[in-house]
Amino acid sequence: MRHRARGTPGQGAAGRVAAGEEVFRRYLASQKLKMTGERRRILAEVFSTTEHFGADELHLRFVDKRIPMSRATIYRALDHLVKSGLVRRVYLDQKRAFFEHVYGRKHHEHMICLSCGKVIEFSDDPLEQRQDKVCRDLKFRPLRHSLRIVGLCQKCQ
Amino acid sequence: MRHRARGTPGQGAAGRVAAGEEVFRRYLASQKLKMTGERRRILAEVFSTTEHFGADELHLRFVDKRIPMSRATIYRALDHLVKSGLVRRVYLDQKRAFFEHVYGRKHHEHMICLSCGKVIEFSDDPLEQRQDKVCRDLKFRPLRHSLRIVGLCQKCQ
DNA sequence: AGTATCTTGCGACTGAGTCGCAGTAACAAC
DNA sequence: GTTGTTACTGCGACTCAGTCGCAAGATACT
Repeated sequence: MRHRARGTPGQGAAGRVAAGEEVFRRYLASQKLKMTGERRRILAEVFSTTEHFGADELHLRFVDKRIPMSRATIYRALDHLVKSGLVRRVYLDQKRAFFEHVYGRKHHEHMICLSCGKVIEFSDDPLEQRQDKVCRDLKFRPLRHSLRIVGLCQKCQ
Repeated sequence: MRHRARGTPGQGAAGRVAAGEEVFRRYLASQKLKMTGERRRILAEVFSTTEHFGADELHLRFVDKRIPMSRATIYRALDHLVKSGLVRRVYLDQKRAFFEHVYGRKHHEHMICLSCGKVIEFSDDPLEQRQDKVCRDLKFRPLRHSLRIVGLCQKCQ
């Protein structure tokens, strides 16, 4: 069982952004879409943090920096980032979608503390393997999955 | 690995409703809430099917039967049913909440076919045990969890 | 029956996310 | 670099699930 804390990337933020931009550019080209200043700025902002964030939260970061950016553009760019595989949409609560960048990070699941809201990420190979077995048994071809465990973290128990 | 198809309850619908009503009544009393005609009718309707349903869908069933029932009442009753443990709120897609009654049924997870929308329920003890182990290792006390596997069912592959 | 308390229905509201449109920017071809 | 095509942005209006406040009505306790 492996548990990697947030904020320990294998490379610096600048490197991640540059590599991510290249991947994004390839995705855009493959879809006959264009790389624009807005998309570049959104990508950089998304890769500048390792925390989960909501769409409006991301929008606010631009507002705070006095960088003009409409909500619609944020939503549209996030859709593309998800489709490109750079970003994952996760449902931590039922109110709204959260996003996290995924590029160069191992797949992981989430534990969410009911009391303090803390989100713990974890990954576990035996768990994944067991899921695959269940899918094989039911002849289901899994494309993606998400496991959400809600409970109490060590501090809040 | 166990896979139980929908629609094979251990007892008839009438028995399930009666037993469920008793549980619900106890929950209501414990919360100083009242058993009303609306709540009884909603409970009966919820237990009349083993399929997943949305709140508005449930509301429509009453409208169709010319039984007066407001949307607000449906939402409020569903909240209570969930708190009483009789009903589970599940997030099959990201648009809205679905509900399924849980009383007398084994805990299960969902596979969702991207192509035809079919929902397959399954349960697997080794999977549950492995989740528990991961929680123990991280000192997290799990209260509930949900695993959603999205992919293609046998027919759609 | 009387009364305190909870419930209902209504309609207005919220908040995340979407959409159509008119003007603007990216990019490929010359 | 100019041009033409196509995609993009911002705006504001819209949608849709879900929530809320309130006045009138139902429940349950004594």
